Amino acid sequence: MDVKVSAVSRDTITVRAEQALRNAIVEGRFAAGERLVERRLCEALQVSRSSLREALRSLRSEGLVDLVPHRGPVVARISVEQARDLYAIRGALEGLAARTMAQHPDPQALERMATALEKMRDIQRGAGDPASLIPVKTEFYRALFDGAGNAMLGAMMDNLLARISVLRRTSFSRPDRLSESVREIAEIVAAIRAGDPERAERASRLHVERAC
Amino acid sequence: MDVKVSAVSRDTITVRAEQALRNAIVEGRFAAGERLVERRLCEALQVSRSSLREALRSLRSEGLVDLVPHRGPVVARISVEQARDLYAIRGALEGLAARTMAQHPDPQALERMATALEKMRDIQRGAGDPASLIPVKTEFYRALFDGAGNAMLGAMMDNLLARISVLRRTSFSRPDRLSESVREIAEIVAAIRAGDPERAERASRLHVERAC
DNA sequence: GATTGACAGATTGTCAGACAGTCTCGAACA
DNA sequence: TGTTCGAGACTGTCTGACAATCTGTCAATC
Repeated sequence: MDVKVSAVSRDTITVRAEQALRNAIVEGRFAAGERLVERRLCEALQVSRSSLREALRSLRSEGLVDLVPHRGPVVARISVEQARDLYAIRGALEGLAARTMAQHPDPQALERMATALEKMRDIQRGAGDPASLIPVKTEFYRALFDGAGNAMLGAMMDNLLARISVLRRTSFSRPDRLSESVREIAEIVAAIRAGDPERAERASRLHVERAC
Repeated sequence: MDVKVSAVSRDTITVRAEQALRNAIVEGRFAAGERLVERRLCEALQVSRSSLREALRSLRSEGLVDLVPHRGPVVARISVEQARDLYAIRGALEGLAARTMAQHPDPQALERMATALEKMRDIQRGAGDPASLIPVKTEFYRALFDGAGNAMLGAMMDNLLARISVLRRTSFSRPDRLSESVREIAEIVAAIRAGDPERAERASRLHVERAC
């Protein structure tokens, strides 16, 4: 069990444990469905059971772990139906973000999106580090939600993406998605730049639908 | 196999504390911004501090309480911007639900919605108990999300509505909204019945926008 | 052989008590 | 008026404990 809380930080121990666990799950250091025995986690994270259990409660509300009564915490596994649901929601929220941003395009956020898009293109044509794809995508979405200026939406999206990242490890993804994906994302950026909310929303939804 | 466990709640104490607190907040027994001193809550709920704190963590993730470090839990207060954000999200999700349901209208859920609508009409023309308006509305939304068949969406919506109910107590609502509201809801039902996703989504969004 | 029952071991649910760290608020002070 | 400084009030965290519950195993039973 290979998780550690970061050394120095002003956050409370519980919060750090929470972050460490979240990262571990999102990065796939635990398999979906894996049991998380409290005492073992306590040792790994060097925190008391009280703090650990508080952290687990938070993660449960985020949908990253299941807390089965009298059986303990388990890394959440997502059924096919739930995956479908998840993507439908993501489509709606991402569409909302794109639409909102298109109404008042923020040049700075737009710039960040364009940069991210360029990097994706590089990777697609083999000019960039393929491992950096995920951070680049993350940056793209973050810019989108910053541009939409809806903090709550951003938080919800972070959560959805965390769950999807767990899901993604379970399922397979077609490798040839990238070029399509880049095209779709380019369309989103173009629509926002053009200040066309309808088009931005449509492009965004289409992108999520295809990604699903 | 349709068997039930005993009527006695099998929920853990923590979960029950969580539910009790959630209800108290949603029903307005605590004011937004009110401090929730742990020891006092422990006495009120008859649970230990450990259990209480776990419950509070859950509610934090739901956005119902703020956990200010070294200051303690506070009933979440929602700023004007957050309220705007909240309604935007709600519009998108409710639109999604209406659209989804319109694609495959489930007669049973549709029936429930129609019944709820009728009750609202009664109340509007003074024939029903005005206090029952909120449960009726709740039933309407629940039917909508059941009909959409997206459990995750339903859970998110429950959460949004909980937060909105806190918000509503803070702000004022125009009393003459009801008749408009009924008209808008009727349009949603009609669109779903007609199996027209686009129209259902539009109607739904419009309704949320106006409610805001 | 499949099913049932019972038991031991492993884990969770919950509590009480303790103590240091941090925040708040008013009094004393410049 | 503005600042400093304590005293109290709470929270953050840990430890230890014990009952309730779950799981896997193994023998008894049909």
